[in-house]
Order: sequence, then C-alpha cells, then structure tokens
Amino acid sequence: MGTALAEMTMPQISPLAGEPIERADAERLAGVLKALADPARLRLLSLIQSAPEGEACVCDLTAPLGLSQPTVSHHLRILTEAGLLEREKRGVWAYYRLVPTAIATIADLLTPPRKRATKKAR
Amino acid sequence: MGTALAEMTMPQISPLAGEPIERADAERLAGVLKALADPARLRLLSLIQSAPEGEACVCDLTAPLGLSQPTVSHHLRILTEAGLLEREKRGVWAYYRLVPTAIATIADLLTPPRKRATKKAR
DNA sequence: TGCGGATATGCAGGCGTTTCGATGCTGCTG
DNA sequence: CAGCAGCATCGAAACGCCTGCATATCCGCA
Repeated sequence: MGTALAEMTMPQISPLAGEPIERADAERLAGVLKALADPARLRLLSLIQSAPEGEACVCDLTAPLGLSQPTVSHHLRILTEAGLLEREKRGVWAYYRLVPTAIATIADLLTPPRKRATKKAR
Repeated sequence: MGTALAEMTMPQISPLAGEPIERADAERLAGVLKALADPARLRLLSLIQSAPEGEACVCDLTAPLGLSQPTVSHHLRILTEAGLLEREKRGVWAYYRLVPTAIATIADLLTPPRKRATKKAR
C-alpha cells in the first residue's frame, strides 16, 4: 500500500531534468528522497544489502546501528513504506530485504536522460 | 567550504553498496540527500536547469514557486552549501546554475556498481 | 496452555526545518 | 546623491522528525 516509489515509477515521473518539474511530482520524489536522507536508514539499507542472504531481521540490525529496537523498527517501516524494503515474516522474525531495482530507479530519476529514451514521444 | 559534495566525491565515499557503510559516510551522504529531499528545492533545481541559459536569478524563481523571496533565497543557500548550485553575482542580480556533475555524482553513489569499475581493485 | 523472545505501536521530549514579515545591505539609475 | 530594486539575514511561529521507554501483539516451545 505504501510504496511511494510505485506511484512514481508507474505514472512516469518527470526526472528532475528536461521540463520544469510539476509540484506533485516534486512532492512524490521528495518523499522518497526523505526516506533515504537519514544516516540510520542509509546504514540499514547498506547492512541489509550486504548481509549473508541479502536479508536481515531486526535483531541483527539493532546492535550495529547502536539504536534501540523500537527505533530500528520505526526506520524499517519508513523504508518499507517508501518502497525501498520488503518485509517477510518467518516465525517470530521479520526479515527485510532490498526491493530489487528501487534505489536504481531513484538514481535514474535524478540523472539527466543520458542516452535513455525517457521521453514519452511517440 | 560548504560543498558537502566535494567532501564525498574526493575521498571516495562508499556507495551504499558493497561493504556496510560507515557512520561518517552515512552522515555525509544523508546530508546531501537532505538538501535534495524537499519539493521546493527539487523544483528550484529543475527550474534553473531548464532556464534559458541554464541559469536564473532569485526574482525569476519566486513566482513559479509561489514562495516568498526570503524563503527562495534560503533554499538556494542550502542547495549551494550542499554543492549542487553555484552562485554568481552580476550587478544587482544573483545568478544560480547547477554544478555540472553534482547530481549525477549522487546518483552514482546510490547506484550499485553496475558495470562501472567502482572498485578500488587493482 | 502458559512463558519467553522478537517486533510493532503509543506516547512524549528535544531538536531541526520550513516559512514568513521586517530589516539591512548593495549597486543601479534618475 | 537620493531613491529604488534585488538579495541576504534575522527573529519568530508552526510543524515535523528522531529517539527512547513503556506497552501491546504475535509466535513457538515446554
């Protein structure tokens, strides 16, 4: 439901290049970037991504971050709602992993249309 | 002095991929992303980038944004200190333009080492 | 079924941010 | 040289965010 990213990738948000960006697009993109713009959350993404199976549960992340368990859960929730993480509950544990192309999508939205046919031109 | 980006690009910050990111790196990257993660500032970047000469003065940006002049100046200052904009004063006007590869650099920091030889491997 | 561990949620304190109006500064221009 | 236009800075108000503690919820296990 959250996945703010899905709302951006689908209706083809204007990528911060070319035509002046629309107010609504700016707010959606800012929303996702805001999820990224936090040291704790960046480290969470990095830790999860470099974990053994590319996944990690809350109890694995609490110590390396030096934050309380509720705070870690809070950050994970924000990242999940932004469409950057996906959650899978196995037994008592909640395993988080990166949504495959999510971050790359954000990077593409920032990057000018290098070669890519980003235009809707028909 | 400002240009938080310069401090990142130079000492080769870990790009959110590969090894778990360091706390200091996370804070630097979060700092720059925080400058981006605002609707008004995203629109400013977009407006300036798509302006006639790729530059614009404050008085050109106030109306399209619908924000007061002090507020626009404030956002421009944050973007400049983040290393995303550069300022040139000509007469009474202050012209802002994008720092050439700044945004692309951020995109690269987020993007996993696709093909790129981002590795320090020799 | 009752206990204990792993997460999620509620609540609150402290801090940062976004925005404005008022004001100060600077450099044209009449 | 006065006045004005363009910007930056200041001070303040409203709002949001990060964090922790306390508590609720869920699941496996004895």
